[in-house]
Amino acid sequence: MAQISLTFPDGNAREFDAGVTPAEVASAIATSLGKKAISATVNGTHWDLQWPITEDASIAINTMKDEEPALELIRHDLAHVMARAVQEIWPDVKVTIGPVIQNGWYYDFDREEPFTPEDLGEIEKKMKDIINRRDPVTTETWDRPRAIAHYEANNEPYKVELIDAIPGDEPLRMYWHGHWQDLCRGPHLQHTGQLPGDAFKLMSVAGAYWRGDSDRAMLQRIYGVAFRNRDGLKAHLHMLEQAALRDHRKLGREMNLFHMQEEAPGQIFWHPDGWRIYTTLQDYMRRKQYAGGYVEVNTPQVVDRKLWVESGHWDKYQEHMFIVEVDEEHAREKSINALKPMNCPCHVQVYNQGLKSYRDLPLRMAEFGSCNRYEPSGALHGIMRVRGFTQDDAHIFCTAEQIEDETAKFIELLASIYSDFGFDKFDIKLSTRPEKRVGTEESWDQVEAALENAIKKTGQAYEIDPGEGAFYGPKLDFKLTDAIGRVWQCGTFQVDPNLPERLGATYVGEDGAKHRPYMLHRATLGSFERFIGILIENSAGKLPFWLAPRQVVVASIVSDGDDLVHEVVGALKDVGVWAEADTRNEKINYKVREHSLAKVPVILAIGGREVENRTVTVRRLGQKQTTTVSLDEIVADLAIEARPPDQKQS
RNA sequence: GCUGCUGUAGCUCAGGGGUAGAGCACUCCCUUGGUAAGGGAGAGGUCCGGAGUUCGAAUCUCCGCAGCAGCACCA
Repeated sequence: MAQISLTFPDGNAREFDAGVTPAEVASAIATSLGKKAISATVNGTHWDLQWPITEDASIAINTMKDEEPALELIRHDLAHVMARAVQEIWPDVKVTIGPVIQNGWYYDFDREEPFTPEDLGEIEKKMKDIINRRDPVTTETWDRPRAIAHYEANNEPYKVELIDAIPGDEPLRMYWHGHWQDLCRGPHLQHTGQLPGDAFKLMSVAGAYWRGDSDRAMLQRIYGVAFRNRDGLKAHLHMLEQAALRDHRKLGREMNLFHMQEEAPGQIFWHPDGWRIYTTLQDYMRRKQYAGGYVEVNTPQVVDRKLWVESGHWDKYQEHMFIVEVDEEHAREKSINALKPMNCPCHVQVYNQGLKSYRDLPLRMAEFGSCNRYEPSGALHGIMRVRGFTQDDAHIFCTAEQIEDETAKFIELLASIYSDFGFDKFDIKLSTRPEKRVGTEESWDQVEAALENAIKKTGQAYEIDPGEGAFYGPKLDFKLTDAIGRVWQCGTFQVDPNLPERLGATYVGEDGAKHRPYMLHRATLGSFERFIGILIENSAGKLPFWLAPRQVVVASIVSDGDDLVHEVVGALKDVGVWAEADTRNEKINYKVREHSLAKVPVILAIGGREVENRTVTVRRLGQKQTTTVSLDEIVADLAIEARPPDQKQS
């Protein structure tokens, strides 16, 4: 038999018969390694212990100590074990697919009866049972007709469909966990006993469309999470609890920021404390945009259908628009309008008033544009995904030559804004020309190059997403990462020659002829509503002082302090700090607890000693120790602290 | 929009075919207390909406509405 040479991670090589399996290699090294082995990495590919190796290769034997392959195998094998458990309990359930996902796996089933939470417990028990059986995992390669015949005989139509979708030249691999069989690419563990029976949990069951297609059957998906050991699972569950504590819907209620109700689904009733965040944010954005060379406009909410037909929205976007029909008394027919879902067509109307010269470009037109979109009910989520919202929108009208410069300017503005909120790092995605597109290859070349050069000029990291651009132009997406590692797409930048064309925007060039401007759609925060939701979750409600809806509570310890409390509140208000008096008949312990839970960043306490010395005792949120300072000093300090980041120096 | 679950006091939740429950919050009284809950009393509900079953429905059934999770959607 031919010999092959396998090279180990330490650089040593050893000869084996061609066709040797990693299981045999591991056992040849040490019997104990043969037992501990879970998989191999062969030439960088994750390799089942049973797959033969036929050529010279590099090889590493993986054990549970190797985190990445271990988690992959645990989650993947658990998906199979779960499917097996389900079919052992309910033999008529049809299996489909069950991939590994972040932190765990899911498996989709076709079953008439819905799975209940109690069922999950039962499945989990059965899974532990299967793990305890230490069933061997074995594999075989089948030819197509045999596999299809097998699944047809077993009434598993989804598997047949999956086989049809696998490219013809790929071998079909079958895996057995004990007697239970599944079509699977692998790799897998040696036996079910290698699975950590105490480090997984079935989390939830939910509907999911077969092959992600909403026109096809709705299956039942069971989600599970798994780790290498019990501590990993515990840490994950703890993390989920922490994330739930940050939920902006919960904090919004607790902090009395806003509410929503049945009569206006997907729309927000802002309470005073929430609206203060909103207006502070909007004031800040207005200053940043003004400094960035933007002009601000405001355009109508209710606009006649005619404009939406011209812009193309009536055709493509109608199902997402709120349509308003008005029966005017003397009109021959009803007037049909729509609430604007976007601002761009209105901005072109402003642009089109009067003749524009090339000297007017670039024209950066901003609007805090109040938009309404009829989002599908299932998409609504707190204040993050709503039907009524306000974008920090702007459209830059410019020439082709100006695109690169305008892109770079925008990225710089965006970076400066994000860093003011503590998001120092963000990712840029450049989406390029899709299959179906309009415009010449040259213009795509030019515009894509302009965007890429602009990003390079700013030195920001980026990646390219080929084919994901709009049909008329490429775009940039900006994603920031929050305090607990979640990624949010907020900023966007899109090159559009199409809408100026449709709505007839022109400018007079140096040559005296009319030309078509480009339109750059751009937003930094996305929508104020969603961005506030992100800020709340990012900070767990403890917003930075300048954005905190309640900045200072001045609390009396004894009623003899009440007069000074009111004096301090007045002094703070005079310098622009939001201060409230708490002279209620309660003990200081009670007041401190209540305002701390309400996430008020600064509590100033005033008792007999403070009255005597005209001082206040300062307690900061999250700190136990207090300091006593003079009234003048604290007012001056907090006045500076309350300034928005763009007004810090000066 | 689809699948499943949920809807009881301002909030968090228990209950469950026969007059509606708790804790916190709220109001009043006592208490002037030094940094995360001082004591007492009181008020508060169309049990999401509608229809049905029943002598009787908050409870069971059906139809809506809204919320939650996931999927699909986010031109």
